[in-house]
Amino acid sequence: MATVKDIARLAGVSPTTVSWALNGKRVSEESLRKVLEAARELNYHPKMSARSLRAGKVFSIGFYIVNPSLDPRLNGYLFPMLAGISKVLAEDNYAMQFDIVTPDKLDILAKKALEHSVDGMLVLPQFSGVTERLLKELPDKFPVVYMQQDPASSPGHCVVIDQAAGVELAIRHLHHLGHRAIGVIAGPAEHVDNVLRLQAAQAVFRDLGLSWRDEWVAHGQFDMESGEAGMRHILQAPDRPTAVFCFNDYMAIGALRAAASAGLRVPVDVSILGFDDTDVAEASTPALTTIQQPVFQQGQQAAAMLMRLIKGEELPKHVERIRPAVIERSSAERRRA
Amino acid sequence: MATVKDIARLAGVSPTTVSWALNGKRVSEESLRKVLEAARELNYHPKMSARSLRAGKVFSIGFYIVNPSLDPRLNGYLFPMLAGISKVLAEDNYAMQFDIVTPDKLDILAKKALEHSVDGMLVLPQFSGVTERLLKELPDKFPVVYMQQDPASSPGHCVVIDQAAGVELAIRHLHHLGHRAIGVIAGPAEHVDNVLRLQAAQAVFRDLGLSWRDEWVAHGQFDMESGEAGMRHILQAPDRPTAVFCFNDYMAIGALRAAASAGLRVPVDVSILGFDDTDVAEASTPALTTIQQPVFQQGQQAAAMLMRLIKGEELPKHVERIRPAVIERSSAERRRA
DNA sequence: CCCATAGCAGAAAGCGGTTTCAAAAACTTC
DNA sequence: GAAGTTTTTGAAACCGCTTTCTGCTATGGG
Repeated sequence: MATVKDIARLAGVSPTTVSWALNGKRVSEESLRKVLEAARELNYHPKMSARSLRAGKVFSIGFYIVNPSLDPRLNGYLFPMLAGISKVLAEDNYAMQFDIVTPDKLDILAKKALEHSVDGMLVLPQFSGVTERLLKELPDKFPVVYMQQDPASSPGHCVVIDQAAGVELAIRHLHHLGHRAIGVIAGPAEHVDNVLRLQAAQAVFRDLGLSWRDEWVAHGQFDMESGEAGMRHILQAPDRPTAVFCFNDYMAIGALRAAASAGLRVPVDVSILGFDDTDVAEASTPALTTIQQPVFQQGQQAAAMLMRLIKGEELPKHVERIRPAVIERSSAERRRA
Repeated sequence: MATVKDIARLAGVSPTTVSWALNGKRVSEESLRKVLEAARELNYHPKMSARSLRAGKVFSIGFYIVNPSLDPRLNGYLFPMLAGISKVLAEDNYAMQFDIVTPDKLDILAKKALEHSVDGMLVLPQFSGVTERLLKELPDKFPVVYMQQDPASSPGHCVVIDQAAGVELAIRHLHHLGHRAIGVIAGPAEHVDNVLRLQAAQAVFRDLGLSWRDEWVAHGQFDMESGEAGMRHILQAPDRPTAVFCFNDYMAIGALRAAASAGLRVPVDVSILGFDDTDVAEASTPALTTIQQPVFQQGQQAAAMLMRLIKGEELPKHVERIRPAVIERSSAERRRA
């Protein structure tokens, strides 16, 4: 494999000149030509690790998902998020290192920072407490952008989808359609997004003067089974709600099933709203009206913020929120008289 | 940030001894204790780029997807595949670099190999011709494992889901259920998996003595819309098939819709089979009977093979095939008399 | 008691680039 | 044509770690 010395020898100049030439610094026409020619002839590409050592940076960032297992909830939005990140990094010729770590192995992330494996990282913490523990373990001043906000922690730099706005959009959409008796199927208590959604839902109920009734509220695990169970629970109430807002699409599909089993037509007898706008939302029957999280854009903005931090900009720690949107399909409609 | 010299000074030994101690080579009890203590005190972690430069390897592999755009087809299996890869790499403390590149930018991958950004790579080529072009551009002997086989190219090292086996499983399943008039909705012609599936389907039809009738065959783009259009086309035939095999789940959902629009009940009037077993298969109504691709396992095996290549094993270039499985749900049943 | 052997430690040489520093060359200016 | 200025160049240092090589000390055997 060709080194800078080989190029120097072939071009009849010094390694210094080779480096100058290849990095666009001032060299004579003559030298430039000879160096470029020699480099092309030997198919030369500077070795990353050597360049990194000298530069003190590795030209790559980490994108890490904290997850205890093979969690299919991520299927829906991982790819566009990765694509958004990748797109922004390409502008600076940065690479992305990806990994999935369990919540008990956060020291892996700390190690990656300490040994300078990456110049900065994006983190999807998922669970309460993760952000806080990371802030403690990671070296001070190490560039990190969190892609979910943990209400139980001081935030650091964040680029998140505005969960509260999404919830407000959803509930106001149902309210606008005339629904006043609204049920809720929430997600797992330890999930940061779920915590935010739950808080927001209660606030919006209060604002709109809707009553938050425990028999209309169920707690699931973000999967179809628990969504179905949750809906069954809600339908047992003596007077049932005319609409149910599920905190993700999988549970909404489950709810759809439970409604069908109970002989209820969706959306005629009961409206159902999802959250996330994953693939399943479009695939179900009826197709789900749901809240779309612009994760491609989130990936872009988070990566952009991280790159600014890496370049040394002193950004104040703040939470950058991206507004979700309502995607109207067929699972919700105006309340029948 | 602490270096090996700092540790040496603090422990009162030479850098050599520090390195020996930290890497488990023979040093005296005394030295070992002092070095470890000093390292802990300074929270020392050896710098990756320095270690890489000396070692001549970077302890990370690349996983690259060739894709022209934001292709949602990947949603379904990207995450488990990443998880499988990640799990195997963790055993060797290797990291994964991830990227999505367009087919016209394959030189990005060549560059990553030439500049030693990664020690090897896994590639999901997706389109015909990509494998061949990569084999030409990548340095000879550079460890690469392809995760899809391109019938138009000599394969290199491959770990793939056996597409032909999946197709055979699907069609024989329908045949076993009594179906003799079977339609097919194939995918885009330039997609390598689709090519293999199409060849296999024709072969199985021949073996089983089924007739391959053009009016029962449609070609879609792996998305719902084209699946729906394909099914409409097939239903126009004077005598319609009793079952339709779609080359992926999204198109199968589309087919479900077209059948419903035409007043046909699935699976009573017509059986529909998907391929991939993505999330949507379980979410649709009726839930799709489909072919499951064990992508988690594929990720593991591909990563394992790549690690063996990186460690210098001389593996013969061959195609390692993983058998898919039929997942029976509700969209296919025994043909009514 | 001396020599061979083994065990451990340190100096120094890389790995392959970039950057500093100083010298040489080219070019102005008077 | 000499002095001063700007370009261009090359030698050498450096990034931080590993590894070779050499030397020293302790141990055992003849």
